[in-house]
Amino acid sequence: MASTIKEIAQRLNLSISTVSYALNDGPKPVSEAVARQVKELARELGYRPNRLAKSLITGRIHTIGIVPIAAEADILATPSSSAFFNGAFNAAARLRQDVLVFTAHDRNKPDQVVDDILDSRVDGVVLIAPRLDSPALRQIEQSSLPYALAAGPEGHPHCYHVDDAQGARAAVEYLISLGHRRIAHVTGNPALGDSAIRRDTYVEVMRHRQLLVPDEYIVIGDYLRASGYRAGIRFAEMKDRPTAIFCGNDDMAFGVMDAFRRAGLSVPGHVSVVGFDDTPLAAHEQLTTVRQPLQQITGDAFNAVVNQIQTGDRPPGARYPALLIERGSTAPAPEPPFKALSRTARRPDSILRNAVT
Amino acid sequence: MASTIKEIAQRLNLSISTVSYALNDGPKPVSEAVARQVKELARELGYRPNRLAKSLITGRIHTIGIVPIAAEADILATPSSSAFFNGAFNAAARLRQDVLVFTAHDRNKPDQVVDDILDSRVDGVVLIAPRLDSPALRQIEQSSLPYALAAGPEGHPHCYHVDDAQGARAAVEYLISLGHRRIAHVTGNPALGDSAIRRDTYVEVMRHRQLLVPDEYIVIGDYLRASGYRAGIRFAEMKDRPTAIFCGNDDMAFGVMDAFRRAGLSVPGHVSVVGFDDTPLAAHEQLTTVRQPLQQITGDAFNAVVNQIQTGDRPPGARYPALLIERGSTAPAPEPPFKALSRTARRPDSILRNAVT
DNA sequence: CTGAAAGCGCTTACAG
DNA sequence: CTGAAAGCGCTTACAG
Repeated sequence: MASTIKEIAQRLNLSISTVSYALNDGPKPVSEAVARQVKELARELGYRPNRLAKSLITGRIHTIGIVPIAAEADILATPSSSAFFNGAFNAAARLRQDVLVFTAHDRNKPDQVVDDILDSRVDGVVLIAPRLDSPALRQIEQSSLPYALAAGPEGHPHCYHVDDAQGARAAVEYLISLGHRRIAHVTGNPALGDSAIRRDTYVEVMRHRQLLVPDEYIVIGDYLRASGYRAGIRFAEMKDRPTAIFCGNDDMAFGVMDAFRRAGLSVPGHVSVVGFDDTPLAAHEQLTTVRQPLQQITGDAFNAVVNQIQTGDRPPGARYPALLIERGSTAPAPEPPFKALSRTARRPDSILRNAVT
Repeated sequence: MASTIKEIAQRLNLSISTVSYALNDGPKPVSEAVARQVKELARELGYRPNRLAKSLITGRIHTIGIVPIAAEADILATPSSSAFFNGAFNAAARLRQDVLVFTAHDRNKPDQVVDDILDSRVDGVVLIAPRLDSPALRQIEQSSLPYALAAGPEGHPHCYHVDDAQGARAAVEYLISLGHRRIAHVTGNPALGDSAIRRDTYVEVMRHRQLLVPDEYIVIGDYLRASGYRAGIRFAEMKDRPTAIFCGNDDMAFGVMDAFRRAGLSVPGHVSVVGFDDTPLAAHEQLTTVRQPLQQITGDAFNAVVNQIQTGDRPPGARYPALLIERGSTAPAPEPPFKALSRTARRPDSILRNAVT
């Protein structure tokens, strides 16, 4: 079907080496006349070099894999995941790399994903939000494939991520500084690495401030708006209804707000809500949230992987500061039960007030 | 670095053919004992078959390309593009295909993209919203690579797309039925195929109803919210300010609404606004809009390409009906100038009123 | 400047 | 059941 250098060589009575040299302008010199002849015939025949064959020899295919390791479907379901992917795509375009998205995640055969990744079709990979205990991560670490983590958890040397602990702490401390004591939390998808840190930090800060964390105050979500809505319904119906909710991301925060409002409760009148990410809708909905530089994180991870391929230097990883953006979804607690305590709580260091964007 | 069947063969004193047969359970039989031996050593060595080498022979690589043909950056900038990609990714996961996203679009070398696509790293491609006059499309048509268009324009046999003309007509007729006569339009990115049809249909309906379309009533946007905002500012300042705006997509409609509101004009009090797509935010913002099944369109296109690879049947294409969703951003015209005319205008056939989702 | 040859890592007829 | 050989489409030392 498609023509090959062999065909060109035969038609021109040349060797395939000469054709290859002519087509690639090297590495050996070729006479002007022959080069012209070869290139012309190649164009006529609609010749396209087979990159597979070339890559088999060179060992490079100029393609980086992106692996949403925990996702089973709808990997672009949330604005934040779209932003993560977009950051990687932009970096790819700048570096003239293509992106192979590994979508086939079979829960029953986790090894299959890794087989897929390590079968030489990519020069490196960016893993999105893996857990440190993920078997896939371990296998990739053991391979020689260049990789970096994006939006993964603390504590991995090649990870690019927001300071989840700092961000979560800022959110919870901020709520405490407003006088809230009954503060609940909706977690993200527990299969994702960042989710656990935000939850653990929430628990830690609460304990440290000697505030109670009843089991029912931690509801497991999945980063989707609907899970926030379900959590909000549960919170709204509690006897000891929380006066503030720290949500693992913005989408769930929107769901929580929907649920409370539908229950006839006002935000922030009856309940304060804080999100995480600062997606575009957050400004629009006046959601107080923790901002992270979504696009930059995956972009930097992508660049670092390509850099390792070129220079051998392993991705140094990076931690990006989180910034609490104060908007209209939070307000002082309805009735601060312990004024003394609420005075002692420090306000977090960096707060951006009434941010429009 | 990575081990090969050659290495396994040498260590076990077998031929590479036998190793291959053992590893693949065929196509030739191998004795139980040998098979076990081979598989065990393969596991020990961490052997991974090189898919490039295999694909070079089989001609299949189980990967489909996605080409956002007109995009130069931020290919996931809008909710609708995220939905398009998500639909393709979901289809890929179901069919166990990987997805290669072609991000490297050099405006100066449009042919490079095609070279990239046709160099045998994908078994087929889905082109997102190409124009029919795009040179890249022509080259792909001339190649033997299976392909389909998604969200492309009318009139291509392998295209999966909403009925843009019907959708645009529904939007404009609806505004006319509300008594509007000064109706303006913000186009999408002119490099995208769907954009031109929506604009042409707007012009056609206006002409047919004998309504004027001054040049200034058509503002060229790019599907991004900011371009809608800029268009909105221009409209708001016009002497003959339009009383209704039909926007090429939802994001630009939000921008238009922002601009009008910032100018102290109310939506829908002073101006009615209609979008296109029905992205999640539309319900939230009470935007009247034209719904299209974003995820299904790319999903079906993807399935059709894979089907062609397997059966040889070319993608039959499909046109999906558009549905006007009536919400709060539209209202009767402030002062219908020609009552007679506004009575004659029919309301479009299918309208879904006050849709929540 | 040109060519014959080896090889990238596999698959698969063709022999035994 | 096992092996020697050809070949997928290229690149690149090695000779001339």
